[in-house]
Amino acid sequence: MTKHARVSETSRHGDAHSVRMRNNIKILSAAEEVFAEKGFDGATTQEIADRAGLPKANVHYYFRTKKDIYLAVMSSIMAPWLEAFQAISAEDDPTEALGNYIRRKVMLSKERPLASRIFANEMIRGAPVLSEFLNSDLNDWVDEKVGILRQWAKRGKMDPIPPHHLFFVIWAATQTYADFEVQVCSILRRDRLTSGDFDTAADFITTLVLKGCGVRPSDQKTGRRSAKRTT
Amino acid sequence: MTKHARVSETSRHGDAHSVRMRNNIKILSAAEEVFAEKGFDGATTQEIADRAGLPKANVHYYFRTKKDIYLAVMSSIMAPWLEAFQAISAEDDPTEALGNYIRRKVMLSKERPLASRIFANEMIRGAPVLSEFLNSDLNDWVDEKVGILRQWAKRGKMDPIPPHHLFFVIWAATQTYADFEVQVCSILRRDRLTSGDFDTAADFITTLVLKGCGVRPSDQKTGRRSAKRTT
DNA sequence: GTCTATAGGCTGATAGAC
DNA sequence: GTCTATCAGCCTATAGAC
Repeated sequence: MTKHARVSETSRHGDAHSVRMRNNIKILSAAEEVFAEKGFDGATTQEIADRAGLPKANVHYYFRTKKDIYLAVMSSIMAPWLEAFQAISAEDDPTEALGNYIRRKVMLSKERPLASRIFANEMIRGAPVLSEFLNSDLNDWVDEKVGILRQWAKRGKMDPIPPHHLFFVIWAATQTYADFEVQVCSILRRDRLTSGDFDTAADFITTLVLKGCGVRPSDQKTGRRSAKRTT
Repeated sequence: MTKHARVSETSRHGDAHSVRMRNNIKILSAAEEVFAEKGFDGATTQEIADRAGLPKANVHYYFRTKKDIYLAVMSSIMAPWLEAFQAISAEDDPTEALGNYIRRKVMLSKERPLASRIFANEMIRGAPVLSEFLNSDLNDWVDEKVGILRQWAKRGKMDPIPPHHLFFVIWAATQTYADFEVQVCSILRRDRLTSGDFDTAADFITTLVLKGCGVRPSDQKTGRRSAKRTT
């Protein structure tokens, strides 16, 4: 009884070192790879199990269905994007706020390309699992940021552009370096993209957006090194 | 004998009205839908056959394997994009050439969104069938257009931006209206995108690129109506 | 919690009558 | 050219021994 009590104490599900937690992580990161490479239908629980180093039945012990795995992966994906997006504030200088946002989005394409591809796949397929999220939370958050762009325009800090479309373009331009990496690599003659490539991308997209939207350059120090043109 | 000769005359494979030709078209346009919605792995020959109004075995009579159907669909997809891309000429005024290219790309997202989604899926999966094309023909064609951008910059017609990346951004920004249509519709509160939405997109992306790259406005008549701001 | 064995269903593709 | 019937294989998911 004493022993049983101790064991159940140190292996509770929330424990960061429980077997359950470790296997959960193994399965989810294997699943992220497979879903990114093959899409939902192309992915098999067998391959997820193999990459996680577990028997298939064990995977189904932790996640009853393939869709459950997919849902868990999906919810882990959005957080960093939303965080970067939420950081845009009305009090910010537009140059800083947009520049930082674009740079952060490009770096997420560098650091978590699989996440970007899974999301892209989900959108292309018509958002079968994310449509509710799109129509509720995301809409509200975008509305708020659209309001900020309109304020900036009204105060003469930038041109009165169509604000939703600015986000569409920023999202597309930054995520293309993850989603279409093969194409980008092929055209730049790279085996894989370098840090310099991502810097060039971030600097160029920032220039395009700031100049293109007529954003007044701020006086304050930026702390941002200038572009190292790499092509 | 006479009859047989006549029949074989009017039903040759190249004949635009032969049964073979009609069924080929039925299968390929059904396949375009299914591949766009489900991806290569998610698509089934059964569903392609159903939407084409043919028994599955009949589909396999025209195309031996699913991959054969996919290849046929894929090759029909790229032509309009490449045509628009090839139209960019060194003699053109950059304002005209880039503006026309962007507008054409946006209109292709409107008119052939399925094609865009199939291509996006192919890229996300690492271009299993298109990688050879990417590394040969496309690379050469892009190189040529990159040269044109460099010439324009050297002649002071635009800023010296990283030319490859300008194409990456234009491709991403224009294609997002097809690939991520669900997201765009959700945020714009539309059931489907209107002609006005596509006009706004084309005008905005054009402004962003032309202003952002410091393209000198041309003096010549443009024949292009100005943006009807819709959002 | 782990894992072998297997159920039950769907898939791509073909055989062969018409 | 058309289409029914069918095969071999793989898939998700579970049963049940350990």
